[in-house]
Amino acid sequence: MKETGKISKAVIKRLPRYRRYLEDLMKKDVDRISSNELSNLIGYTASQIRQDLNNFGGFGQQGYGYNVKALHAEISKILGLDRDYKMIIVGCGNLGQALANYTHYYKAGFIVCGMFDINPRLVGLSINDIEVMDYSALDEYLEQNQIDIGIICTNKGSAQEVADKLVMGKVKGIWNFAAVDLEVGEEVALENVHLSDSLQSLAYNINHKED
Amino acid sequence: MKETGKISKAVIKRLPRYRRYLEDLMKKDVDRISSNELSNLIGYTASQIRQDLNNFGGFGQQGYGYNVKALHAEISKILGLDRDYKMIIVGCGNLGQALANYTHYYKAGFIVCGMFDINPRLVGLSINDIEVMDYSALDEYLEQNQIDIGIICTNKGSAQEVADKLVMGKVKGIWNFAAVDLEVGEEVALENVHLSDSLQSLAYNINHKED
DNA sequence: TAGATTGTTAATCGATTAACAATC
DNA sequence: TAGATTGTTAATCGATTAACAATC
Repeated sequence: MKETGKISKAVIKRLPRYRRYLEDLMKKDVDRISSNELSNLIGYTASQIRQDLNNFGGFGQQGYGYNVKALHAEISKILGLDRDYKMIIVGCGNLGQALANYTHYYKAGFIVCGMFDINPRLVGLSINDIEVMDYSALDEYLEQNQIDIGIICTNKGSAQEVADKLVMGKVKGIWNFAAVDLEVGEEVALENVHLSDSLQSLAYNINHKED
Repeated sequence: MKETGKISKAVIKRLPRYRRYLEDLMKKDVDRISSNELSNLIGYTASQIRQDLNNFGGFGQQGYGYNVKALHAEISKILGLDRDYKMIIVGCGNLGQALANYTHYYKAGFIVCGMFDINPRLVGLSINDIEVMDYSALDEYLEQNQIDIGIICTNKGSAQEVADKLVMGKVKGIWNFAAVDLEVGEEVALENVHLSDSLQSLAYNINHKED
């Protein structure tokens, strides 16, 4: 793999999509694909595909194209999908529980190790064999377990406090579903899923389709 | 409001965020704010804020800044939040149910009118007083009810078929949570929430923090 | 009026696309 | 070898930032 300079955020955001299409191709037993063919499938220009991939090294071969399996493996590795991630979920309402189930069934490599909530009616419950613990136990849990990713599914009022605890507890990344922009240290990766923002931009696009 | 030419996607994606910060300011009884002060809060440059807002018209006043309440109202209107949206959810697993609850409690204006699933164990269930209907009843339901937004929470294998039915049933927008890129006609707005892609780009960022 | 801050034009920056030489 | 297709450089396009005249 080429020495990675600074790869732009836009490129990174496209990698999972490349990987999905390569996975489909693998399932269809397609061995090789050219940037042009991939362009037709995925909707990016062939030029962009080649540019994107060459950020990480020359995975193709002139006159041949790309080996589907090899490229899939390379992208997986670039994304860091060749290792496991220990995760905890803070906030075990419907969304927290949905994510626990989702990752449990569909996301090998992303392992929910613990769940936390402040609501006594949820504490003690078991979701996919993970017991929901009391929120007050979070600090100690993080001290005793090396967690990679903290998932925040609380309301917006509590989210920053939770983020602070997670950062203190040395998580490497935060997956935030609360409708606030969190402050976290430079050393922690932050990925936001602002469902509300997403729905609002859909509303905009519904009302401006004829433009 | 100025005649809107073609507003870039990036601008639209920032509008909900502006709105959130303005809402916070309203709660704090702040009447006015300059692009510079807003820049400090929200993290966009003052220049970008002024450019963004001027896509839609001159909401500010020289020497004064922007009226918080008025700007909030304007952005709400631009996004189309001054009207209601009738929604249905297809796929009532954990995520579908979570979204039903989420929109029910937090998203006035986005009203879940119906829910559909293929699983007999879910059909008949009631979620926030919405009965889960059998998937086979979807076509007829769409014929008899004018639905604005279809939310797809099925597995990826079924998503395109559901999308086709929704488009046939004349929805205006689709909020897609399945891990596929859907084909929908030009006339239908499509907003994807690819949770899996999001998690993968978080993984990348975790592994490349020191770059 | 003087000061502040917008609206808007111009400059810069970065990302996408086009082109083509290198090479399998 | 001839044909195909990459890797990579150059050109274009679009988005962000800077600057400042207009004006409240």
